[in-house]
Amino acid sequence: MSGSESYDPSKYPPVAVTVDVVLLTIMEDSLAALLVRRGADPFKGSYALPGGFVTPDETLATAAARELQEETGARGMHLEQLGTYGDPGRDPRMRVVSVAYLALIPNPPEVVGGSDAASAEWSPVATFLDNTLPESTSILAFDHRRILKDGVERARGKLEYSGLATAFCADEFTVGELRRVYEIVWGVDLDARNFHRKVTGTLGFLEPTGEMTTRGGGRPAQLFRRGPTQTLNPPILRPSPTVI
Amino acid sequence: MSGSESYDPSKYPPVAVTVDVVLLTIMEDSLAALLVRRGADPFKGSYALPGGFVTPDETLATAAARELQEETGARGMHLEQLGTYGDPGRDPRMRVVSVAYLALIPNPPEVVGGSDAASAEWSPVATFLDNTLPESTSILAFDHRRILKDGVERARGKLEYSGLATAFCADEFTVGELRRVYEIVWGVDLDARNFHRKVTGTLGFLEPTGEMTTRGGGRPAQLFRRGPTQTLNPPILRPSPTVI
DNA sequence: CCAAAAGTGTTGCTTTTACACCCATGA
DNA sequence: TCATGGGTGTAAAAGCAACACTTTTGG
Repeated sequence: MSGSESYDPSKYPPVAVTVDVVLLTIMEDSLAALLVRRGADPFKGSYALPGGFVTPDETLATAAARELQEETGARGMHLEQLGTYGDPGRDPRMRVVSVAYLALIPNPPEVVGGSDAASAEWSPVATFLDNTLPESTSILAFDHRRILKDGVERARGKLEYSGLATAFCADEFTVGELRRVYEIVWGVDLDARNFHRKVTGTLGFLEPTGEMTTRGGGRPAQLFRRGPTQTLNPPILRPSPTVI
Repeated sequence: MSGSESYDPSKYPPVAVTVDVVLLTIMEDSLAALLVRRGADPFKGSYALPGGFVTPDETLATAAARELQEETGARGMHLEQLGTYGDPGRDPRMRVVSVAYLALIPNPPEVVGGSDAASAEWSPVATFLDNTLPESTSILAFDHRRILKDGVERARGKLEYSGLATAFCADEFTVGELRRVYEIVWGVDLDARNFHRKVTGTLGFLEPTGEMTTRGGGRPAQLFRRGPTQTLNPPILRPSPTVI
């Protein structure tokens, strides 16, 4: 809003405000996003991000969480604001300003099936973001490809300097499971031994539960919970793409 | 927007969409923000961020740039989206969702005096963010303190890993001038010699003009322009607050 | 036994830091 | 001449990557 005298909210231009959510998980060794298939024009038959109107009495974040629960039944996952997309013409029907959120959910994603008529599905993000795939048969509605791309970028970047990766893990997890998150989201191989030293040496990142597990095979591994640290210092460095 | 069937933009709830801008500069050795004094209720007499409605045919970023030009006459400065603030009740008159932008402008800030009736002023951000100052006599309207704080945080963080600092410098600048930006925004002292090596050694950050200057006294210094690099690798590390 | 994953030790290299030192100007 | 800021050299310390090696399970 403005401090200028020209500001009179009773004469606001007609705009609709919605939230769209990029919900990511790790499924079968790849990064996947929740998408809904559109049953009506415009973009009938295309996939779109889950989302909807912001109702008068809820915050933007609450609206995003509500939409997520309607589609997945899940609550309490990581949720952060991603950005706002409001170009005129992005929705052919009217001016729609959409506040996008990024959400992350642990490994075995909830089975889909909300109160909603539209069907939601998990798809590998590469299907929609990788240009080298066979003829973009998979097209996202509106500017949702851009939003999905921004969400994936955000997640990739934040793994370096925040504890975000643990949002992809169950409540208790091993160092190996955490490493696999980094490897899948970044699409790289990490040295298991140096990774182990790094994450266990970063104070506040991981908290040992004292328990061990043998799931995954091999020698039993310690179980950890997320620690209180929000920013990782030193960061977990992403290997720079090897120049050839 | 939604892929669900419940989405009908013709029945959107009444919401106003505005842009607010955190415009920062460096003035007299401190970080300062442009604020306008409100001439009407609510918050009459308080300071607020410059901003206003998004008109039907402009993008969000264009609206922010337009508001800035109306207040300062300046154009072409760095401008990036900061975040969106839409809690119900943040404006007592109606539901207002505000998309905040962060803008940076070089050293000698343009004199203020736009077409607008309201008067704009530069104030050190510490006046509004530092809690230890005498009784918060300086209060920002709405949730603008939070927005200002988020903007300053963003700028501080991005100095580390992006070329953002050059947005505070004139077209041509010396390494010493660039260093002063870092020192003022971060509120730390940096070793001039190591800083020089670091920034001149980061490929694509600075481009030598070939010219020299003696402004600022002492031995003549090389002049540089911003280079093409968007992300700094390696980053310019902010000294960690020394634990005592 | 072997394979697989967890975890520790060590070594050489790169980066960072701290600071000694010299340079080129204006006053 | 001195004060001021610009810039280079260098050595100690810290951080990081690569990889040999040991541990503990399941099959």
